[in-house]
Amino acid sequence: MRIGELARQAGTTTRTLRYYEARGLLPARRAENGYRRYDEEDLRLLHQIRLLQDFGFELEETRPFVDCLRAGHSSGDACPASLDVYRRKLAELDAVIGRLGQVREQMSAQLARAELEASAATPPAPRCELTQAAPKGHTRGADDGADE
Amino acid sequence: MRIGELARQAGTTTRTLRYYEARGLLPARRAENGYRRYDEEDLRLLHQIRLLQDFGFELEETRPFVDCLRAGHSSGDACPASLDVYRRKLAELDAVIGRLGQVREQMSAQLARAELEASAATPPAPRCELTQAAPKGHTRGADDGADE
DNA sequence: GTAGACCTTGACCCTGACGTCAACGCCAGC
DNA sequence: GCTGGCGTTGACGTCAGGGTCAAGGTCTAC
Repeated sequence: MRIGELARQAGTTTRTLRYYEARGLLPARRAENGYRRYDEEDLRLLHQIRLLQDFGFELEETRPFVDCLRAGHSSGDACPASLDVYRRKLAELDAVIGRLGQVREQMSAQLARAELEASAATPPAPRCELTQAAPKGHTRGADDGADE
Repeated sequence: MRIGELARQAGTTTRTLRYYEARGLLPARRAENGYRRYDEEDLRLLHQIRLLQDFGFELEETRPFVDCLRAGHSSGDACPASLDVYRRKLAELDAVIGRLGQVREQMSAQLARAELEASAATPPAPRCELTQAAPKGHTRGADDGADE
């Protein structure tokens, strides 16, 4: 099949496939007219890549899995190199989750404290527009209509 | 104080301060010779920015806090806009942590399955080099040597 | 009066994973 | 024989948060 077809089947874009080829991750055979040609095997490799990408793998980190599949294994994680990547990513993941959990706790504490202070203290500087929604003042510099 | 001094006191770089100024986040007064001039207040604003950055805030998301401090409040989260950002980030954080937790579970299950298969099945294609990354048995995980 | 530290602006470079254009080749259908 | 849809390569843009020059102005100390 050609590049557009593969992209559709894998739910990605031709640009992405060319990018993968440029990275050497998913090289393509060429037809006589220069068009890239792919087969079902490439679709499998591509599925593997996308799956790992969804897991948050960088492109380079999917390479051992792709190589493993290409070497004839039925699954991309049948090779030691892939397992190493799994273990490393797992450790990274734990570190990130731990860090985010800490941040979450700190932020939530900050929020609780700030909400408490906001409800307890009637604003000591009641003429400051920033503490109120937007009754009349226009002290916020240039126009700032951008609300998300 | 001048830009170099502020950078030193805040543990950042002059490039970063100019970047913040270009973003309109931390504008500087100018001396007659054109040099940027900062005071203790700017140092406080900068501390606020760096703290939130450490929490994983994008630069733009620190703006309400900075504006709040600049409006005279003793803490950057004393204004409703800041609280909104807190709440939004907290929700984002929960979503990300949840997602990462799922990914962690899936990956760990994949790893367990793959390890099991690797140990159970003596490689059906023993002449494939990809299944033998290291010269001697290296099938045991928990390698701690190769860190960046 | 000059070295050297500090400041200025401007411009280009980096990462990751692509998006978007431009300009052109190939091919099928009418 | 022309239109339209595919394909090709190449180059540049994006986003964040800066890093790293380069060329030159300013200030302070000796």
